[in-house]
Amino acid sequence: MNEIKRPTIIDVARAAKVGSSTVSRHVRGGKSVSPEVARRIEIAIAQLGYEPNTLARSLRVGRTQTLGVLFPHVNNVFYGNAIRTIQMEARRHGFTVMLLTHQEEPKLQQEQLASLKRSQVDGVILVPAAETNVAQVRALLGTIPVVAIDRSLGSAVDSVVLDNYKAAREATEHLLGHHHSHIVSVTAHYKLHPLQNRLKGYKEAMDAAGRTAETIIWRDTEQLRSELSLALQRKRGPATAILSMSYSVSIAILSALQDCKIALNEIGFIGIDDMEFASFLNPSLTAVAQPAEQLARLAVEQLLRRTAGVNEKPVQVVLPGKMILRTSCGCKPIAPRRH
Amino acid sequence: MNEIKRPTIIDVARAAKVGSSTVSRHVRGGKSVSPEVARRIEIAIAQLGYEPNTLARSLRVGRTQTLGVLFPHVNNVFYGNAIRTIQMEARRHGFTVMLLTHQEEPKLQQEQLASLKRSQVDGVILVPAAETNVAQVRALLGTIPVVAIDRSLGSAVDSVVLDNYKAAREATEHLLGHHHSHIVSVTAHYKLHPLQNRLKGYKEAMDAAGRTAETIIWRDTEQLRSELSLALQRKRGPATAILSMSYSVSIAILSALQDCKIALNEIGFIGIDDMEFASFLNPSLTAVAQPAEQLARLAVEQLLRRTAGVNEKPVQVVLPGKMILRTSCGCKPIAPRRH
DNA sequence: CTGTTAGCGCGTTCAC
DNA sequence: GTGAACGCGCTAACAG
Repeated sequence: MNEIKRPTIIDVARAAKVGSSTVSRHVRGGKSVSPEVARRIEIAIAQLGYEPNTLARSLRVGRTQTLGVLFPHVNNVFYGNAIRTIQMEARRHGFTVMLLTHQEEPKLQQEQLASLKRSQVDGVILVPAAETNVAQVRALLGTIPVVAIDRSLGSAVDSVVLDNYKAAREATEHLLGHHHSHIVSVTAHYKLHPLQNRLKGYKEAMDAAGRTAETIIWRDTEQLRSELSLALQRKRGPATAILSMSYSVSIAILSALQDCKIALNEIGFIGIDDMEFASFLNPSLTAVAQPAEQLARLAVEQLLRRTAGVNEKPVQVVLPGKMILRTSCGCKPIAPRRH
Repeated sequence: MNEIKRPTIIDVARAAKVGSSTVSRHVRGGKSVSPEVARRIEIAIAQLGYEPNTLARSLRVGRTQTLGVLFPHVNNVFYGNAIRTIQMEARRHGFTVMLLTHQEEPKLQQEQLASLKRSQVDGVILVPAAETNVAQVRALLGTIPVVAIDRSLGSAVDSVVLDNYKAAREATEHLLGHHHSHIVSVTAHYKLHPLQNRLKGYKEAMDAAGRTAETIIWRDTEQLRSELSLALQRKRGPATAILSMSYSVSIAILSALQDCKIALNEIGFIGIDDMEFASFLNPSLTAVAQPAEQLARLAVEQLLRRTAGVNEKPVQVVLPGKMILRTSCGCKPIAPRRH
């Protein structure tokens, strides 16, 4: 019950009959301390159950050993995996992580960035919301280093992202290879760099194949449903396949298809971003998966480099996705139900 | 470019020609400061771009205004929503959140709890891993208040959980009501309180209906698949419906069913925990959803009460789930494919 | 109502 | 190799 007050470095010093600075030196690294003294300190620490006070240390040295992570939300596999990896990597390097979400709302994003600044995190890993102003981020964060993940923030900020163009281009070409000539792409209305690059990849693949590109921009449930059903069911040249540009778009599409009672097995489908349930649908959904762990690891590494004071010019890392072939693209026959 | 050093409260005091404690008083709440002085302080703050140093404040007052949140992971709707709500509620009360995950590993859980202790969070919201030792948690956390969410930690710790017994009982009864007499329940091997209570609800519902309960414990992919296919396909009294005891179990079941090519439309199914894609399957999956937001809100409230020093005896909050009727339970005809 | 002062616990010169 | 003393930025007593 002697927990009224946690022991300080001074208590340890007294117990070990040394000066507090000697304890300090010993605690934080095998600095030059005589073996005999080191032993006494260890004993004192164990007896008192001493633990250094992070707050005091941070205040003193001006660093918190904390990384801020600001994501839109945590509800998809990609983000979930990325977050897990970031935490593990950070831990490995002696950093803890402060995770926040901005729900795709610029206003909330601002507040959360301000909050990270107040918490004096040593660096920030950010998935910027749509229409994010780089200058504003910089202003909100002061001198705290940032690296963008998943969505680039322009050439002035380090970023680690998927090769969006290629992902979409390859997915499109794959669909074309399965004799889908009318492929409609569906994207979100957010002005997000990844989406734009994906769209470009899609369009250029269609162009190269001499097909006309067609894009539906998802604004709301109703509108998506009507445009989608029109595209798929019109008499003249109906689309036979869909390329979904992101996780949330895929969810919206599935929902819309369901509403208008269009079964998945009637059309081709590839989504960018894999989904945990992709294999449970019938047909199972082919998708381009993002290398979440790798992206996360590189982001942390780059951030720690900045944190350590490295001052190279902004780095733009671009990683290839991985197409996971299932049945919705036409690769394998759709699994028959049990007869 | 004058960002060499951020201004301190003393800089503000000087600029406003007042004492630093006056600035302090003003900054942190409409305490008694004369209007004239208040104005001068405001101006100084604006000019210098002063922001209080959280670290120094925390060191001084002994509180960090931070809540620790330790979840198994973030990859399911329930946890995702709970996390979002916790963050919002915490923010509303002026707290920030430090979110960590333990991946269901007791060892990692220990480390993360220790990490939260080191960070001196003012309180912890915990979804304990299986086999968690309450005494150990207490030891690791010292005097920091904890509230368990989703999974109870016994009567000595505040907790906010689903009415697991009732959820399972009602789901079972619902299935029975649709003339499923052979219902097999599937659960995980973890010794988790919620699972045990759910199992109890299931068993008692079966008993009451004069049916024999049958439970498959998921240990690994292979074993689940074989036991499940046996239960569903045996000649004598095959099971006609499945009650899944949790999100992760449902995922495993879906995967197993797929492997042995048993279509969902041949059996009845209800899962505890809703899944974001439940409505996309055919048949769509009936589920008992947890009131994530409500649970989260109550957890935060209770924790803040503890943080504020309230010393009532441990509270056990139990909230009812909500059954979301779709088609897999037999409620509505299974949507036909487009003809 | 306001200013002065003394720590919160630690890391860091700088003498010894 | 070691310890004394100072200060990181802030708040809480206390005196005015």
